[in-house]
Amino acid sequence: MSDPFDLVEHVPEGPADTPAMAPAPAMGADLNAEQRAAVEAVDGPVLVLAGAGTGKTRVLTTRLAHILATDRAKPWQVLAVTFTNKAAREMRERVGRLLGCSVDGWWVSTFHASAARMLRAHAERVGLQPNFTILDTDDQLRLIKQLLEARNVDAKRTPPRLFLGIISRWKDRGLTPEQVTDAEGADAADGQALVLYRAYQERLKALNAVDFGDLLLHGLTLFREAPDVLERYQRQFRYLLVDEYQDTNVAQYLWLRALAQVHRNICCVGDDDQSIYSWRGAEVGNILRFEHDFPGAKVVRLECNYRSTPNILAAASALIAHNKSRLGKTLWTERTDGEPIIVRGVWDGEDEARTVVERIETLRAGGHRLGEMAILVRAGFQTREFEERMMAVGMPYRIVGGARFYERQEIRDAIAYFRIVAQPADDLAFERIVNVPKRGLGPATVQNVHRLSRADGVPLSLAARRLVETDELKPQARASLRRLMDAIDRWRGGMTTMAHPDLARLILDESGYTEMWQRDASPEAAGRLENLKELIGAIAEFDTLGGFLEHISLVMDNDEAAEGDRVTVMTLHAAKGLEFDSVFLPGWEEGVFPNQRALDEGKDAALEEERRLAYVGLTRARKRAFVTYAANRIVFGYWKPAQASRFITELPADAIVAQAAAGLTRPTHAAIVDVRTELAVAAGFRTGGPVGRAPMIEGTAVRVAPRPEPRHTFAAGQRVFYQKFGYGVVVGVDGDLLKIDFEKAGTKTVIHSFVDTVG
DNA sequence: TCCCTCCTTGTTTTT
DNA sequence: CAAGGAGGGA
Repeated sequence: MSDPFDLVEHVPEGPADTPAMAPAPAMGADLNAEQRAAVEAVDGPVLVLAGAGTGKTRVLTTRLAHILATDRAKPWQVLAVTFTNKAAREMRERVGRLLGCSVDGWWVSTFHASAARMLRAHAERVGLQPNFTILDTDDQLRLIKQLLEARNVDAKRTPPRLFLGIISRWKDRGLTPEQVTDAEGADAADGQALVLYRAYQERLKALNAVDFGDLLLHGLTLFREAPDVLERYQRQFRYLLVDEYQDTNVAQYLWLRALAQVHRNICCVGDDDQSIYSWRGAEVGNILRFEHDFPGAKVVRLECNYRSTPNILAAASALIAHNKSRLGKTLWTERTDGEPIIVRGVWDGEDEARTVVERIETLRAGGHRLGEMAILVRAGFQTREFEERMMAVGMPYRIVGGARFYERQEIRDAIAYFRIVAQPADDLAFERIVNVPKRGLGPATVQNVHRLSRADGVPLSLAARRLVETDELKPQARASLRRLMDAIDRWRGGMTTMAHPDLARLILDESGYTEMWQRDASPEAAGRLENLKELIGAIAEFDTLGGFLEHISLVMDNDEAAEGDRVTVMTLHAAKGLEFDSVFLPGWEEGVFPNQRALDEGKDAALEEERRLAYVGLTRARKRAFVTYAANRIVFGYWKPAQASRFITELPADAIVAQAAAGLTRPTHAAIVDVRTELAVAAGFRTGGPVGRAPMIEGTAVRVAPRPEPRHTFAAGQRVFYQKFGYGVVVGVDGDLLKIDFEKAGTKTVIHSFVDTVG
C-alpha cells in the first residue's frame, strides 16, 4: 500500500489477504463466560459495558479475530474504530499477533483516520480536492484571528479561543453552519460566533483545508449528499467495532449509525464510569441512545476485574457510587491479596513531591521497577514540582504529553515548508515560512501579497509569484521574494526527481532554516537541530512526502520510546487505558481535584466527571495506590490554604490507611463528619503574600514544616553543577536563590537546594 | 523592521 | 508566578 490517499478502490480482495489463522475453537479459549458472550454474539447490535480492567481490549480483538476466523467477513469488511492513536496502534498489534498476519490496509484506526480515509477517496463530493490539508489547533487559531481582524472584531474582548471552542462544539454535534438553530446562533457570542463559523468554513474550503471536526462533519455531509457512496460503505462494512464508546461525540455517533444501517452488526464497548471527555463533546448519552436506535441490542456486562487488588476495587467502587447518573456496574475480583491505599496529608507541594519521590525510592530499593510506577496528576502544571524533585535526586522519569514532538516550533516550521511545496494552495504554510528565517519579508510585504491574492482570487504563493513580476515591491523585498519563490518552484520539481528524505533535507538547507538554528546561540538550538534530524528520519519511513504529511496531521502524538526504567508522570486523562503496579495520585484537594472550574459550574455533571476521573486514576493501579493532599498550595503565585478533596472522604475507611506529615493532623475518616474542614483547621494555613516572602500563620495548632536545608553553602565564584543546566559559576546569592552563569545555558536563577558544588 | 519592556491573562483535559 | 501578546521606541 504505497499511497495512503488512495485506499478504498484498491483494497485487495483476493485470498492472498486472508490471514493464516488459528482454528476458530482455539480463539479465546481462556475467556470467562461474559467475555465469551461478548465475543460470540457477532450478529446484530451489541453493547458491551466493560468496567475498568475487565479485559475489554481483549474482547474487542478476539471478537475481530473470531469474525475473520469464522469467515463471516474479509478483513476489509470490518471497520474497527478507537478514539486515540495509542489505542488504535495497540489494537492493530494485538490483532496482528492473534492472527499472525499483517493488518496493513485494514480499517482498524481512529475515528479521524477512518473518516479522513473516506474523505480522501470522495473529496470532490463535498467540494474538496483529494489532497486537502488537515489543520491543527494552531492553524485554526491563526485563521480565526485573521477572520476576526478582517471583521474588526476586538480580539481582546472576544478571544479567538472562545470562538474556536464554540465552533468545535458545534462540529462535535454534527452541525454545519446551516444546521445551527437561529436561537442558538443568536445566543453564542451575540450571534458573532455563527457568522464567524460561516466565514471560517468558507475560508477552509478556499484553502482546500479541513480541521479535525470537519473530518467527521464532512463525513456526515458526504453520506447525506452522496447516498451512493454511503450505500457502498454500508454494504462494505459487514461488522463494526467501536472502542471507548463512552467518548464518542454526536457526530461520531451519527457517522457510526449511518454506516451500521444495512448489516446492523455493530458492537460498541464502553464504560460510562470512565467517560472523561464531555468537555470535548463526548456524549455519555450515546450509550443510552444505542439501545433506542438499535432495538433488540444485546447488552453484555463485563464486571470481573483482573487487574487490581480488592482494596483498590473497593475504594474505586465506593467513590464512583457517589455519582448519580450512571448505569451501574459492580466490579468484583477473586483475589484476596493487597495493601491498603495510603492517604497522606502533606504540608505543601514541595513536601508532596518529596514524599512521593521518597516512597518511589523505597519501592525501588525493594526491587520494584520504576516502569511499573506512575504519578497521575489532574492538570499539566502539577508535573513541575515532581519533575524538579526527581531531577534533583537523579530519579529517572519521563513526562508523557507536554510539548509534543509535532507541536514544537522547529517541527511546525519545517512541516510548513513541506506543505507549501506539496500543496501550493496552502496559504497558512506560506505565511508561516515566508519570513522564517528572516529574509526581509515583513508584514508590509505580506500585506501586499495578500491584497493581490484577494484581487486575483489565487493562493498566496501564486500571488507572490505574480507580485515579483511587478514593480510594486521595493527592490530588496522583491529580490528576496523572488529568491524564495524560485526556490519553492525548484523544490516542487524535486518531488518527482529526488528521494523525498533528500528533498526534505535540501529544503531545510537551501531555505536557510537549518542555518538559522546553527547560528542560534540559545541553549535549545542544539536540541532543535536534533529534532529536525529526527524529522527527516521519520519522513524516510513513508513512501511519499504526501503520505508523511497525512500521517503527521492525524498522528500528533509522540511515541517517544521509553528507554530505560523510568517513573511515568502524566495526566489522568492520558492514563486512561494504561495500568501500573503502583500509582501515585497527588493533589487531591478541593480546587485542584476536583478542579476549580468544575466546582464553579456548581452542577452535578461537572463534579461527576471529576469523580469519574478519580475513578480512572484509582483503577489504573494493580497493587497499590498512594493518594496525597497538601495543606497549602500555590495558586496564581499566592499561597492558599487547601482543603482535602471530597473524594478522599468518599473512600471507604477500611480500604485505606491515613497518614500525615509532621505538624499535620492525621485524618480519621470514620469519625469525622466534615473531614475537609477539620483537616484544614488542624493543618494551619500559610496564607497571603507572594511566593518567597515569609509565610503568615493563622490558626493555632500550627507548625511550619522545615524547609530542606541547603546541602552546601554558596558564595560568588563557586563552581557548581545543576542537573538541568550543567556546570556553571555562582555570580550572586539571594537567600534561597542562586544566580548562576552556566557554561551552556547562560545566566539563570535557581533554588540552592538542587545545586551541587564542584571541586 | 526589530527588539525590548510592560501588561494581561491564565490552570484542565486532546483527535 | 509564568508566558505570551501588544505597544512603543530605536
